[in-house]
Amino acid sequence: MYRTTGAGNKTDVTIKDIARRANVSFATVSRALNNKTGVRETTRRKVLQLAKQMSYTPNAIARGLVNKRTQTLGLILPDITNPFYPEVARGIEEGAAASGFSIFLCNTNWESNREAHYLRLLAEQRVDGIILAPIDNEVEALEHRLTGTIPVVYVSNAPVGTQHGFVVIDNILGGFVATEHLIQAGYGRIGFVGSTEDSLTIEERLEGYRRALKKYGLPVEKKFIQLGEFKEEAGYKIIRSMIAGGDFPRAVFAENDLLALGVLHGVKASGLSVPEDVAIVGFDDIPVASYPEVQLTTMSQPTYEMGKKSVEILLDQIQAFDQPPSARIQQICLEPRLIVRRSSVQ
Amino acid sequence: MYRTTGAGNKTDVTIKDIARRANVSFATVSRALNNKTGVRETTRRKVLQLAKQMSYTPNAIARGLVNKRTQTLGLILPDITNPFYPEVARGIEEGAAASGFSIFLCNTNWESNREAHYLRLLAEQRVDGIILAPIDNEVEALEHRLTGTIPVVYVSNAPVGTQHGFVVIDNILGGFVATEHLIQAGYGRIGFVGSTEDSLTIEERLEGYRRALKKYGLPVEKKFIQLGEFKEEAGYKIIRSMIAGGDFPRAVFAENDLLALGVLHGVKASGLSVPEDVAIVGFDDIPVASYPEVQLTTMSQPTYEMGKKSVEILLDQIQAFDQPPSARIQQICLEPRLIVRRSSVQ
DNA sequence: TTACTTATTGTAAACGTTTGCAATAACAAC
DNA sequence: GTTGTTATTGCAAACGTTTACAATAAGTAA
Repeated sequence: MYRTTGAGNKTDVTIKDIARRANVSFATVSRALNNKTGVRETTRRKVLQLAKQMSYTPNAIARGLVNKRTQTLGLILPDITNPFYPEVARGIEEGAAASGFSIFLCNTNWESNREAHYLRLLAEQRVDGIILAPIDNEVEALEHRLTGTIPVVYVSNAPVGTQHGFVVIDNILGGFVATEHLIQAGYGRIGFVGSTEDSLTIEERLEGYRRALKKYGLPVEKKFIQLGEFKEEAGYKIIRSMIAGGDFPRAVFAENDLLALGVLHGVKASGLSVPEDVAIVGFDDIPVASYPEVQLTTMSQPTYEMGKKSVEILLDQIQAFDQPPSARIQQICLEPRLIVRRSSVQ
Repeated sequence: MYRTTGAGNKTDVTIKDIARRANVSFATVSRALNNKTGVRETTRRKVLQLAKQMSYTPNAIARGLVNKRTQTLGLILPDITNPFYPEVARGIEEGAAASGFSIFLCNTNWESNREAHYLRLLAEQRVDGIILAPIDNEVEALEHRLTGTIPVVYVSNAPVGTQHGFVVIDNILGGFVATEHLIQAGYGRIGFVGSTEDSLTIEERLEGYRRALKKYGLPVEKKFIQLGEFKEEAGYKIIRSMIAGGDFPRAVFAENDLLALGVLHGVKASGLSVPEDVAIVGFDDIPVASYPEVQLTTMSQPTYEMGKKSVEILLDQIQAFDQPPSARIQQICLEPRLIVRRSSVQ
């Protein structure tokens, strides 16, 4: 209706075009459009109407250049197809939208160089802040890539010793609780299955696992700690080969639900059953975990809230960026919650 | 390491700062950094080194202002927590990244006004193109929101009669094939379960369903066509209430896998079994569908490829935008593929 | 040398905004 | 009719780039 038919080289309406039509300077137009004071009411109305009529669309680029604020945030995630992350992303997106920020979503696919690439890209785009679910755990390697000019908040997990804000899960506790649950349910030989991709998280959950075993005087058997490469696939392969080998754990704590599902499938494919032969506990509580057919015991994370909280923290920092020298930076560690389902109770 | 410790007001290094240090004009610096011809090799090297030393980060905002190209694309999705979309998003993201474009991800949450909001926002951000998985099916209502200056490509589904490019699935065919499969498997009374949120898609899949019934001389029973509000929940409630009512279909074609899963759970929760009492076919082939515990028959869509193809088309259009008056606009319709699993075979 | 060509550099305008400051207009008080 | 005050408005610089054009430097051939 307001579109000119036929494509091509239409040039955008600018503030100056409006000024010309309204017989005022473009400074006045700017003020009128931004509800600044010092514009006569009749003028403002004229400008506003004209703007609508000419279907004016403010140019955020130009605006960003002078304001040095783009009202955009960057979000870097390792794997958008892992159901855990979209949930976090949604929290972030909604939190951001509520404050008038939009999100650049970047998917690293668990590749460090892509993470580095996106970090650079976001810096070039001059986003006002970055939310990062990092792949690596070395503060040094990770943070020398940061510009220092852009506030950063980690979500889901953070490199130890970082000075930046974060919202993470207590993975050690999670690993501990999950393992303890299996122990208390009567399982003796408990294995751990993890993914090397997720090196950061894995260390901590594994640590929790070790502590639980230690506390209950159980041995930490190296052969039962297995790391694979790809999510479900890995869990599947690992458990199958252990079962095939004859020497397999009677319970498995998997580093995440996707892996746990792989293990679950592997157990069944081997002709055994869950939890009778092998009990399983996962981590994340992704939607599938609660399906009647699946019923996976798992450590639940408040994903959506994590996302929301992380924007909150980030926006705080952005606010504070031009005022006090070094503002208070929030670092939040949430506790995961054990959700017992059929995969771990006889 | 290269970071100054302690936060605050660090101002970005610009091309002019480099020029000053290199004792050249900033035009020369610009040329050097962009590998333009007409810069002495020694000068270029000096500039490049200085840029690195001073950790210069090009300002994409400023660049975008003069180039009138931002190297960014907008992606509008209805529901990022539905596993179908992240897969599409990944295809898009990777396709875009390969050509040096980054993505603004927007999640509408099935709300039309959010869709409108994001359309405006992306226009303001001056993205070079938009990929849209629309909620509504009315071309008019939808397209008068478009600026006409920004190329748009629909993905997943498109309003009928649009002039824009698209990559969609033949939903009518899909609905037909799914239903026909149930008929040929011997099921007589076949129901349809859909979500009102997804009004665009639903019409078409329902139409395919109707055509299949008609072709085989089966009656279209209104009471067996049920639409609900929320994904899994809806499927669950609908089937349960039908079963409770005593009069229920012996097979169900659900508009998408999430709904199908709801139906599946509902059937089981009612004490019946799948497929013995009620057979089920879904749509999308989301990862869960193939889980051993689930084994849902469904219509598979080449999600990742759809995403990839849609960027391709979009980039084509962007290329063509400043050349011929109205470039060839590609409209692609892919065929879904039936994947038979346990939920529909005795 | 000198003039001519070419490679390298600098100047300045432009992109579309925001905003401090100066200029004007409007109005009230005297 | 002056003057003072205040509400509107315009001017111009700035944000950090790119790029056409002009200017200079460096070679080359005579």
